[in-house]
Amino acid sequence: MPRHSNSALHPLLRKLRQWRALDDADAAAVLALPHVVRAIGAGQVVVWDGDRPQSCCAILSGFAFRHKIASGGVRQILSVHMRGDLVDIHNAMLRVADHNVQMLTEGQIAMIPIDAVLALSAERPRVAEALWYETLVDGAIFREWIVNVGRRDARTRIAHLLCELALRQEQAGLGGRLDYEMPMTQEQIADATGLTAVHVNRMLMGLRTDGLIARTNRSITVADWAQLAAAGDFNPRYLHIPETVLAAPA
Amino acid sequence: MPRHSNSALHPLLRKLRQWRALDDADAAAVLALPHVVRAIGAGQVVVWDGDRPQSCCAILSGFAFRHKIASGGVRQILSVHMRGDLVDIHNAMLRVADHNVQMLTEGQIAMIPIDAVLALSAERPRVAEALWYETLVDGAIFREWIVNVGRRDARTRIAHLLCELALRQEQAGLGGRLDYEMPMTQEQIADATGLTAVHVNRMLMGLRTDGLIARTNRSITVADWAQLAAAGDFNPRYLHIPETVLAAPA
DNA sequence: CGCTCGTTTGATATATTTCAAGAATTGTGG
DNA sequence: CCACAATTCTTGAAATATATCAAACGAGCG
Repeated sequence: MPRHSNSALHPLLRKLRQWRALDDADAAAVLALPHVVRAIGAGQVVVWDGDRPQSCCAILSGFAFRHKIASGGVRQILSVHMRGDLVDIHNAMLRVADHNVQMLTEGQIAMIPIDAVLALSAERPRVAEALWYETLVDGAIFREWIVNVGRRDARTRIAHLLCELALRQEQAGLGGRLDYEMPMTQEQIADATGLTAVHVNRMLMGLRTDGLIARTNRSITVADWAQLAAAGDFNPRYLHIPETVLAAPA
Repeated sequence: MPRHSNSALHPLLRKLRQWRALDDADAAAVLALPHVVRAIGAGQVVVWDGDRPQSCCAILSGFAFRHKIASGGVRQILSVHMRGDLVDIHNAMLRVADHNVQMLTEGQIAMIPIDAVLALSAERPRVAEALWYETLVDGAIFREWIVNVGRRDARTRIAHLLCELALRQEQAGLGGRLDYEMPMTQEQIADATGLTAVHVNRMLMGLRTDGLIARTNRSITVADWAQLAAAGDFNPRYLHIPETVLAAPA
């Protein structure tokens, strides 16, 4: 049993190890990162656009999202995050935050001083690569979202989002892709897909009446994965999930 | 005069030094990276979606763009790149390319083996940070594009794109923000903004008749920067250009 | 000089938004 | 545990920004 087995940072380590093989010393160093665990309520803002955060934060439980406000006060959601995601390293590394980070649900986050992350990266190239990889996958997801919002119709955008959340929750060990927690309201789905809440509602009902999904409370049940993926023009390659992780059963 | 003063990689070094201070040894190591310079024609594809590139490439001259093809064959342009940009490190690091990279104009690119980049990063933490920073700014630009395509109307999207290209060319030392090369056709602008070429044409004429820009051949002259920035809901903070660089005259 | 590619213009179609209001859930304090 | 408030979801009708289709015009190029 390694030292730090009681560290709160296991979810982060789990994710980093999916990106790059880390030896025991690397893993121990990740777990030994200084951090403060914060319990935080739904809707709470973690970082404001324009802040100069000194820490980045790993999500331990619950869901968060990033968003920006455009002129007229309209909101665009940029990404959704869950257990193991290192959600604010961008803002911390770039000194001045260029977007907001907010909790979608209540949850726990670990605040890690950015200096400690940089020191660890300088010392341990494998960890640096894993961290870099994490932010590169982040970028890959942003690219796919540009396509989603720019070139797909409403129904396709929504189906695509549902597929992404399914696979990422599966990757994070939060359940199977066919039945998972959906922490977003229809208005939030609208802000993530560049639509209005009213139109999201109609499209979601369409997916339901067509028998692709069932929605109960705050969860999604996928009736036919292949059909939903087709409806969402969804090809999971952009998530860069290793074959071994993707293939593993829930 | 440092060694490698005749290296082709000066544009890359220039950019990295804008992100992080590098000492002479770091700089020399960057310039000493193994590379092959390729002259490449307009429209040529550098990397195909699905490839497993072994190299990343720094743009030495000319313009490139990244794009994805969605179902139905529609194209979404993800970003535009110019001198000094390290354009394909994402695809190389992530092993399998998740988007295409193609030349917008003819130009020269330096192909650098990804292994050499990783070795350099492991050896020189400051260089690693600069490279990471470069990819993080890349991500910041993607985020802004999600907002642009998701939550702004046609005229605003186009004005925003024009502002971004102006400032980035200024940053790259390619001219002033008020008069710069515009390497994109209206159809390409459409694919970058999630619109149709016809509509881009109408909006562009609107910006012209309103006296915000003038367009001659393949260049843009900005009549009133403040007005164009306002029309484009443009706040340059997301580019993370250091004050000293942004403030400097063209 | 003729061809190709890019731009411009017009008329019509349509996906999505907007506005409005009622129904269903969820949350909350007593 | 209930009653009330506040979200969230649902539905309908009308408005509009943008897409689509089609054709002419202009410019660069071999």
